[in-house]
Amino acid sequence: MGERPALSKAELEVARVLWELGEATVRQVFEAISPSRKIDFATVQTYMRRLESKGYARTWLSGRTRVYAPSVKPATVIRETVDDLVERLFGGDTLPLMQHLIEDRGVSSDDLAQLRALLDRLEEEGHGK
Amino acid sequence: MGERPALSKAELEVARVLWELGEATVRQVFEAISPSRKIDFATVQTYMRRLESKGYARTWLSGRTRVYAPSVKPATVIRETVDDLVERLFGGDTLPLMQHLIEDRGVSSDDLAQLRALLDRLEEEGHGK
DNA sequence: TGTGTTTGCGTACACTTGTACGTGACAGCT
DNA sequence: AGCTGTCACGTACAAGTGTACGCAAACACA
Repeated sequence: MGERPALSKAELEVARVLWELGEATVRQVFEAISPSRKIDFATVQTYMRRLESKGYARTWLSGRTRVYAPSVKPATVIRETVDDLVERLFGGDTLPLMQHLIEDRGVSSDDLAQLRALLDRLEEEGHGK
Repeated sequence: MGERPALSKAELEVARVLWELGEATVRQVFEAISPSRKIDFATVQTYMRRLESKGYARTWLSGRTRVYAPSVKPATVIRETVDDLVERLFGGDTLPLMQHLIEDRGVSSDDLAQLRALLDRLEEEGHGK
């Protein structure tokens, strides 16, 4: 099954951009990242090669340019990553993390509304599980 | 001014236990961890030495046994760690993370209530910020 | 007092990660 | 045809990480 090696922090960042773009060349990812972060083109290239070798992306040559596309859904990676963090940092308990998110980082009123809606939905559709 | 090097995953786990115990010897931490995780005493010892050298713990000898205590508050480390993750994995947007936590991991009805309370409180005490 | 047990401490070591350079091939402009 | 910039790809390499061994000192108790 999913026995991919985990992604490192830097690789995660690249993966996120790749999900966003859906399909991209190194340059496209590089340009999406570089405004906010000083990083070399070749470094991004390495990260993307690693994404592929770890099984998180497919890739092919289009002409003489290599194109990458994610081969694992964000939700999956997010689950694996966050679960691991929650485990180690909170002993498996998610509530403190949510508290931190809600209290220590500003939640916009928009977000508040969204959250409420989410909770309502959850509560409704069966206390089951 | 906290320019400590970040903690690695394994170190985070040890740090969490140390926060829980408040003050502990290697053995105590080892015993708190080992039921759930196959790990060597010496390994835990190394992690704790690293916690200290990275500036996350103070330590002293009590008799011939070394005692460790956290020197950075959990909230601080949590903030730094989670912020970094949110940045890389969600481009800084917290809402998707909360959605994941609420939807993809079971939230107990207890937790639901707690969350609601939290939201209420937030909404009340000034939309400010 | 001899013997196994626990600890501190130094050391080790392969693997991962962050970060990048160099080279040779191709592409497009002049 | 020649230069200039861009890629893919191989390679590099120090620092960080996970995991532990080995030894000597101190203990516990038979």
